[in-house]
Amino acid sequence: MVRPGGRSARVQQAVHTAVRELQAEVGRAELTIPLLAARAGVTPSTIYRRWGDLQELLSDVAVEHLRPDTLPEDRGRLLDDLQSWAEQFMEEMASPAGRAYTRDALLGDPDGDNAGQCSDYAADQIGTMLARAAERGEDVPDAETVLDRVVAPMMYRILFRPDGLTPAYARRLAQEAVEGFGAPR
Amino acid sequence: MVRPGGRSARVQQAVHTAVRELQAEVGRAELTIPLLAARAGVTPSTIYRRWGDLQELLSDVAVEHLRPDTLPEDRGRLLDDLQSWAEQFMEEMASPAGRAYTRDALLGDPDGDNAGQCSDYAADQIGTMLARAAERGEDVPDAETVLDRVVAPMMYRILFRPDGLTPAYARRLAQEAVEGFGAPR
DNA sequence: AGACTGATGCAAGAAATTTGCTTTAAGCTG
DNA sequence: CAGCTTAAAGCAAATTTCTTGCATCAGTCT
Repeated sequence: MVRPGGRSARVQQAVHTAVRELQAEVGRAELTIPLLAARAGVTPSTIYRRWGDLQELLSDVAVEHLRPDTLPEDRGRLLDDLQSWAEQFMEEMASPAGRAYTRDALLGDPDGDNAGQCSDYAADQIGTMLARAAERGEDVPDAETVLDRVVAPMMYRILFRPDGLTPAYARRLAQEAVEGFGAPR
Repeated sequence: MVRPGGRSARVQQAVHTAVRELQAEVGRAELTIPLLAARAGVTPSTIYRRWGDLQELLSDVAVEHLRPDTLPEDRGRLLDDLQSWAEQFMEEMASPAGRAYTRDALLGDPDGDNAGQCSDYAADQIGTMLARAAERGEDVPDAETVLDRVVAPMMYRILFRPDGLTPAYARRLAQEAVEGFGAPR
């Protein structure tokens, strides 16, 4: 039986907090489970049993970091909303911290749940913008299309090709997703 | 000084071979550095010193696995080449083994060199197809565009959303990359 | 209130990782 | 080709991390 309340929840929170604090204090390379356990006031074996290993724990924490904390801005037109959102999204995800969280989230995630969660976050944000635009009467692509044309290219480059990520690139992707793009130049 | 020949090279090969063999025999979950060292006829400390940890070693081996072993087929028309290539690429990368290699390659790769290598493999394959098509006189997009429109969506879905990867999806992406796609439906 | 159950604490044992020192062998020099 | 130099490998001891069985604790249910 899952016991969301009570001691388990307190332990989970203490451990997550310890991860965040120690990540900031000593850096991720120095993180070890015994160290985290000491900070969290918990026995190492508790962490081993609940999370298995450091990667899975870091993955859980990373997903929390990657959860968007605000709704996308409403600028009155889908293109503007999406361009602005893409630019900000890219800036966050391409930063050293963003890359680290993304990698961690993917890393310790045997069944892909955490990665799926990240994608859902983006899909939700996009869905919000599309719904607004549809209400305004704009022609809108579907969310999957925006994922393919905007999010996927950015994430691919962040993960596989560290260079060439400019705000202009994000804006171009957003524009192509909204307006379509023609035959090859 | 780098010493590509001689003992270092033999050790590297022995270790890589041991990784491949043991990965097949006992599965990745059971892989440990002492185990690999024993199989490779090498001291554990050698592996620790050269690779640092298991992830970096697996990352190196994964990149080898991901290197394409054949040139893309020539079907006489870019669209056909690209569709067929995308379909096969997706099948390989979305398979359990392909996913595992991709994750490993990203995982133990602090500076992104290995991930960049993977992307270069795809870019080379695409470049070959585009060059052929250009020679035939076809209008061709550039390789970056194909990466954005074909490879990135596939890899994003493989990493972040395990479902919905069908051959038809790969073909559609290839088609849209070549023929462009219009305004939102 | 009391029984039940899953999670945590504790501690001992096993396994892995680190590290200082020695030895080996590839590449260079004369 | 013999001798020198040096990066890399071997070895072993010390350290740290990980695993595991058992006892205890604290929610949850009746």
